[in-house]
Amino acid sequence: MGERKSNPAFLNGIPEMLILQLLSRRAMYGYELVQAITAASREEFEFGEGCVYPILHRLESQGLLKSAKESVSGRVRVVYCATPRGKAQLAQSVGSWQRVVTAVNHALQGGERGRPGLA
Amino acid sequence: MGERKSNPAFLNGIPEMLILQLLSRRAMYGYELVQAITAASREEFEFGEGCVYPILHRLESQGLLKSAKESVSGRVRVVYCATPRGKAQLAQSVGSWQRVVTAVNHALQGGERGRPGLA
DNA sequence: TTGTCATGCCTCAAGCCTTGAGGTATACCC
DNA sequence: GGGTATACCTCAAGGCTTGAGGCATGACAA
Repeated sequence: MGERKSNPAFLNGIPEMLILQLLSRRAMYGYELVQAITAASREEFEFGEGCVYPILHRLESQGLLKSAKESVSGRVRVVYCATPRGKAQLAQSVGSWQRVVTAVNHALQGGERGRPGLA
Repeated sequence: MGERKSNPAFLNGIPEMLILQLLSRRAMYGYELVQAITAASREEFEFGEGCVYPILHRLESQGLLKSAKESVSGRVRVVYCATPRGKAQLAQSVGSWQRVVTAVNHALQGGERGRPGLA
């Protein structure tokens, strides 16, 4: 879809889902997540920190993530992992993602049956 | 992703792509499109007129659609169909959609290889 | 010592999109 | 006359990613 500066096509909600997915497997901190998402998507996605951090904060305030401070060589990291509710939410997101993919594929291929000549 | 009132997850840019797809096959008017999208997606999507009409106007002003007035039983309809540039744009959109689907599926399944222990 | 780079956290304005409700007008039927 | 379906349109609200920016530490070279 051309070069949209913001609100890029098809990416709405993807960061949140991938964050929940990665943090369901193991704990990570924000800066690490930013790069893990890039790696996990084979460089297709490159969500910046300005995208990731707000999502982490929101998900934690919703009880879908929990955090812990970790000191590594004098530096403080905030490590997040998914709560049971977070994993449940992930399952829901994946489900609705798959329904969207199915519906789009269907509309893109045949589509439009069931109403022979609406006009 | 819960019950978001606006900007629903995963739907960003989908209406535009489906509109281009349907209008690449045959000409339609706005009111008809609203229902054709619902049908083509097996009731998964139900984009309202407040979503469809602005997209039609924008795509026409971008030269991706062209319109013609049609009189049917005393009523005026504005019928749209895709221009060659519109079809090219559709091909692009479908391509980037498929890349997104591939990347998400990859990240959702295995993901995260290629960096064994970033921490 | 100074400079620079990577790490690590964070915030903010801008820009775009869908939603949902609302408004107008004609045609048809009872 | 009233109700419904058709057909067009507009608008505020809410939500999301982008891209840039700000802080602070540690390591490493010049």
